[in-house]
Amino acid sequence: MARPKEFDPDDAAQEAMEAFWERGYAATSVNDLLAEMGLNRGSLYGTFGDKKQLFLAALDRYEAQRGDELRVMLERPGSAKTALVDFIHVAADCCTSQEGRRGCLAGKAAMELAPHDKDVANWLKKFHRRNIDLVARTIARGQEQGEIDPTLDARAVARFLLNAMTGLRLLGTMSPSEAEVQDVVELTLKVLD
Amino acid sequence: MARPKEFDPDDAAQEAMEAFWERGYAATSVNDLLAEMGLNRGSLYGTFGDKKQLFLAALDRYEAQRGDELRVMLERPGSAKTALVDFIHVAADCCTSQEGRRGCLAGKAAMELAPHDKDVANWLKKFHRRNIDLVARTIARGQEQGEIDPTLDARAVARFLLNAMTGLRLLGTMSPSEAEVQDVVELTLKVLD
DNA sequence: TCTCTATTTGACCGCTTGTTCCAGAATGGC
DNA sequence: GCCATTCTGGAACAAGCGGTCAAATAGAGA
Repeated sequence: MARPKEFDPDDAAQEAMEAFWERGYAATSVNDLLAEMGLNRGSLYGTFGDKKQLFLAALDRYEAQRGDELRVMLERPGSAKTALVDFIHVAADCCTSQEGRRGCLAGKAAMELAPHDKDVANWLKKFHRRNIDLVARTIARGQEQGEIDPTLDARAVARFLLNAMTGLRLLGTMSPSEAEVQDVVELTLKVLD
Repeated sequence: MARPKEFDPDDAAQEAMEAFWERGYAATSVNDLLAEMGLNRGSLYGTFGDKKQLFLAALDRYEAQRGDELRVMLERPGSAKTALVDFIHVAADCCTSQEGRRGCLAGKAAMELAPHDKDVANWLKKFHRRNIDLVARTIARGQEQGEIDPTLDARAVARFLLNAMTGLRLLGTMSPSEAEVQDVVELTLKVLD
């Protein structure tokens, strides 16, 4: 061993994630990142490689946090259907909040980078698949519990719900009225009846 | 009058739109634009002002074209419901095509710029509202024709459908399977039954 | 044909970009 | 206490950025 780092790489990645989330990839300069992460060039490049790798690290952190939130919400004991309904409502609430205006980091990455960056595209596919799996599992649980129509294809419903949620996240960047969001939510949740 | 322009500003704006659509705002440099528009700096700045104004001009062109497509599709004589179904299917087909991978210019603008740029945010609100109006009118027509449940709120359904379409456009950037897209489409269209 | 005016052309500006590099500082193992 | 190793802080880099400007150019109206 030699001299230890003076900063926590996880905290630094967290700050990087916030910065990218706020402004997107291209519009966030390395100088911006240095300022918000509170470290200097040598440390950043020594720890994370370059801007692109740092972005991928930020995406991983995003997935970890979103994944935790989702799992806590969807895999809690009790009614699976209620969990799903709450899940959509949380997304909707976020949508009308000030915080929701920055949208979804993964969605931003999809729009900005996926068409031209294989690494980001692959990351997104994994991210998307995991989310679908998690929601589909919850739907299947709801079907076993007899709360959700058992003739539905759980995976298809998961795709449908997450698609609507993606739309909501984008809608959020346009500071929509609560009424508008509620319209979308109500019709979306009809699929579970 | 004096010396006339050697290029067609509409054509130039069209090329700018394609360039921004392909790569986004920040990642498209003025040099890129000059190359694809086939003109030199003086002409660009003299005609469009600066990069931001050119982007807004590109957005206007996008709206004009999308709007025309939508109107042709939705306001054609005959079944309004069929028109809506076709409308969603066209979006879905685009989603799995090579072209669909670049997503939606308005969606990209929303993710990349809306949270920090009032001009873009305002433009998006108008764009969104016009689309909602158009789809809602078509739904109302379907209700008059007795094809769509008249107890539904036409505006709410329009919001729901466009939300799903937004999601599809983003899904398209992840080169999804046709099966996945079809799952989403089928469940989305259930609302019209 | 001459003049007037807008367009074209490309050099040029200061600034920012992402990245590299290195001297000096700090640490843990011996 | 020394050495090997790592981290720190900042200078330096070439390339690219968005934007300006003045001279050359060419068409329309007289």
